[in-house]
Amino acid sequence: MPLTPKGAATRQRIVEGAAEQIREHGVFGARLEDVMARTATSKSQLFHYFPGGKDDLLLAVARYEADRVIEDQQPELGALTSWGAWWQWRDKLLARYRAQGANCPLHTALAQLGRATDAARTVTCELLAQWQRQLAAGIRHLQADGATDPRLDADREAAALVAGIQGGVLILMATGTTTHLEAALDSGLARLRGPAADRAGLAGS
Amino acid sequence: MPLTPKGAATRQRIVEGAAEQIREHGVFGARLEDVMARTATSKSQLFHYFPGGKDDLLLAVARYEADRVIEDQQPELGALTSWGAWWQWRDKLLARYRAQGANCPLHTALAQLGRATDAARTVTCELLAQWQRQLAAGIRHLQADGATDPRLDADREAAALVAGIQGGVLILMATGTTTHLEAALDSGLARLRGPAADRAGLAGS
DNA sequence: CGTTTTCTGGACTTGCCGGTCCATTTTTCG
DNA sequence: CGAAAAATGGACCGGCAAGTCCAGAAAACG
Repeated sequence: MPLTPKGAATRQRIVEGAAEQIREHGVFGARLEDVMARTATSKSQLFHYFPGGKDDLLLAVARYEADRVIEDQQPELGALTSWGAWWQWRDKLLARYRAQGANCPLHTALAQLGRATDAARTVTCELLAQWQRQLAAGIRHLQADGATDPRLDADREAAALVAGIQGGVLILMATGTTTHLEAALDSGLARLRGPAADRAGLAGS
Repeated sequence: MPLTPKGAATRQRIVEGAAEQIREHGVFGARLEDVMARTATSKSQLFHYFPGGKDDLLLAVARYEADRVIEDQQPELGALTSWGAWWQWRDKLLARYRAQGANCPLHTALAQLGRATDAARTVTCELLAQWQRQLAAGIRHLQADGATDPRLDADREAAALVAGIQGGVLILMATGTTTHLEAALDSGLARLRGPAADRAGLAGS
């Protein structure tokens, strides 16, 4: 199915509109009608671009959001080559979630498990894996520089970090406070940094 | 509204049945009909015991599950007075989630945000707070025994632990593997334990 | 033992929302 | 310019599941 520029634009508009809708009202409160209204499209367009119906659209949104999560952390996440970079990444991540508040794209995908199951699950896993991979790379970099304990299992520590972040965001969604996310990040980084000294306040961004 | 023993039993049966249904099929895949079939009750009974309808029932389930989450970690969680107790708690928690796999009662509540919003949010927050409180108490105990760095902020570390656990469970739900949950727990405990030595394999339960 | 309250059964209503269909307009391209 | 393909509009259908209602069975209670 060839897509004319116009078509591609519409499709994109739909995905973005749906993403917004979901961010604001959750996956459950995302009726096709709302998306239609928000994006000024008709039902036939939705089904034209997403023949698989709602699941299809949701999957596209999941992919879209998954990409954004990673992108929003760049370039820091991709170049965790010094402690400075790590702090900057930490601050950026925190700022991002603090700003957006009650939403986690991961949940967009996650909440779908059981519908577009396999596909959504794949997207989620891929996102997590990519995230973890980049963190692990950063840890290895620190190790190579002798900036952290070389005996640490980089992958495992990265996994722990990712878990902490996810949990922090989850709790942010539930409670509206970023304390847990902060705690998870700071505690995780402190562990990497070693027993030396914890980072008391939050230094320069 | 006084409840006869029979009535109370029925009500309880409904809550438990609904909880099961949700565990197996998610909050979305939990139709009242399913609950009725599973608990051998009729629709009028549902609305008799939960006048507020589905939201009301869901809230009751959230409360029920929240209690279980804490209870299932006892007595260890309530008496984290030694490293041994901490490891046992770790193993118990891991076993619990490994067994139940694709479910997190917290999500039961969480997914409702936007429906029975305030009430569900309260339940969730209370659960988190309680969890964190008990962990913090355990950390303070370690500090009192000189078993861990007294400079650590117990509340903050407890918050980080809770976040790691939540994220680990979340990822368990998405991927089916417990690696992240394990990593979060082990990394968190290792941090408490100090730079001394990480716990390589998983020692005695 | 009879009345009152609680409990139970299940038919019925209602509204929502995903999905289908076809007619119409707009774009592409030889 | 004209046919084919793509894009759009919106009426319509159908089913599902929440919620309502009333009638009848079973307890409670004096």
